[in-house]
Amino acid sequence: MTKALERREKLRAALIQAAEQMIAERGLAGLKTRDLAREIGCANGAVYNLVADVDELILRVGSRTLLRLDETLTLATNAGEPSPRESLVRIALAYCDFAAENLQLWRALFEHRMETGKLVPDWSVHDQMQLFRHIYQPLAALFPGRSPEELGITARSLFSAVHGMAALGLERKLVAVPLPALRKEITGLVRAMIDGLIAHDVKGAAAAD
Amino acid sequence: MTKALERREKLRAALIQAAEQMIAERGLAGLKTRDLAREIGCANGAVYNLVADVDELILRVGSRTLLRLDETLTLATNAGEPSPRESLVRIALAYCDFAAENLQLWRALFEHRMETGKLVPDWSVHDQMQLFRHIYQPLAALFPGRSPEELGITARSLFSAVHGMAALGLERKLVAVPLPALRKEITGLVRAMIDGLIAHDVKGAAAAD
DNA sequence: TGTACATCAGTGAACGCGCGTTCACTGATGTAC
DNA sequence: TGTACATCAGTGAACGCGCGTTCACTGATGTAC
Repeated sequence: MTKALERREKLRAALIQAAEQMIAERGLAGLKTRDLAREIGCANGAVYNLVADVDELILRVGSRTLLRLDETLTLATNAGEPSPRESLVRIALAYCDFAAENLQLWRALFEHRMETGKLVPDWSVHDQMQLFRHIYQPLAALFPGRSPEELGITARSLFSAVHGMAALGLERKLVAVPLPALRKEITGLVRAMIDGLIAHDVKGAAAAD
Repeated sequence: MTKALERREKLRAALIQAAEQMIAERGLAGLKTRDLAREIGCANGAVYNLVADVDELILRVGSRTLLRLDETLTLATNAGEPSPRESLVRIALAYCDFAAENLQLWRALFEHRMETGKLVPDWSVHDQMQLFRHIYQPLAALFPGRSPEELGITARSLFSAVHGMAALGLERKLVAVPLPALRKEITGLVRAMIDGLIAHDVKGAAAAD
């Protein structure tokens, strides 16, 4: 039985990997069970022995994408002991670069919506939360006076703002920007945002005295 | 023949309005030609006398949404002669409010992607460009030293950042925020961004001396 | 080791549904004389 | 005003395609004795 289970796990891994590649090449809408089955060399119906349904498959691929993104962000801040301010800039740029290099997989993270009533499993939510860690740490160093809740909110805002720039910048719609220009804009805006936030903190502290 | 044309135009208007309502209620994916036909009281096939295909219908609805958004933003800056800085805050908040109140229609603007090869018609692109006008004007007042191109880029970045905050904030995913909290975050971040940008300009000018 | 039996991964045809678009046809409206 | 004809909006059944999921069946693998 062990051998059978092993085989099953291998096939399962192959399925998820094939799904990842398919989304990367053709986008979320290009993912088809029949193509996946052909790709991993099994029948159409066998897919449902490996995975409950397509939703689960998409979440598994999403989880892998988030994991790789996490690694990328970790690498970005580890090189050369940057200041917290520069850390945040690097994280933003690393995020932008990751999005550009994994465009379809990255889009899939946000495009996919569960059918109403079915909710996202815990392990998927957990993966998502991990990402904010990267932003939280430098922010905490920059704003020692802020509470964890405040820092969480700021982290979320910063993330959303950078995400928006990357999302619209990499789209071929409304605005389309060459990557180097986009990186420059993000750098400038992140610095401006941080400096602006620091200035407000100082002013707030002075007013409180 | 005039009477027939009139009737046709009325039906056409009804079709577009029905499509708008349907997207608002059920989202872009909930738009079906059969339901639309029933709604406006004609046969399924008649829809194609009024409109080339569903893509055109979606773009027409999008155009109306952009128009209403444009009006909202105009109203936001006209009340009470705000400073350029506060104008930008008001625009950002008005954008956020509009998105919250027209969630599905607003989403449809960004979700819809033309099938490859078919390109967005001019009138649609034009509608999109008009929006940047609102951001451009206050920015030009704040940064008199910048060229139109630079201002355009800054406008685009500001827009993208605020859009990102609204998009992720109004999503039920990754981050979900009550509207008042979202408005507060946007206000704070827009002010910080602007102040940061001004500070950089001053520093840049000083360095250039 | 050998035999009978149980389990369950794997099969692929078929189900079921949805939906944009087309098309041969109709009938009302308008025109020409 | 009346008649024959043309036009074209409107009809709704049918086409064509796509695709997730199910299910009765098979055959290989493993277990019990």
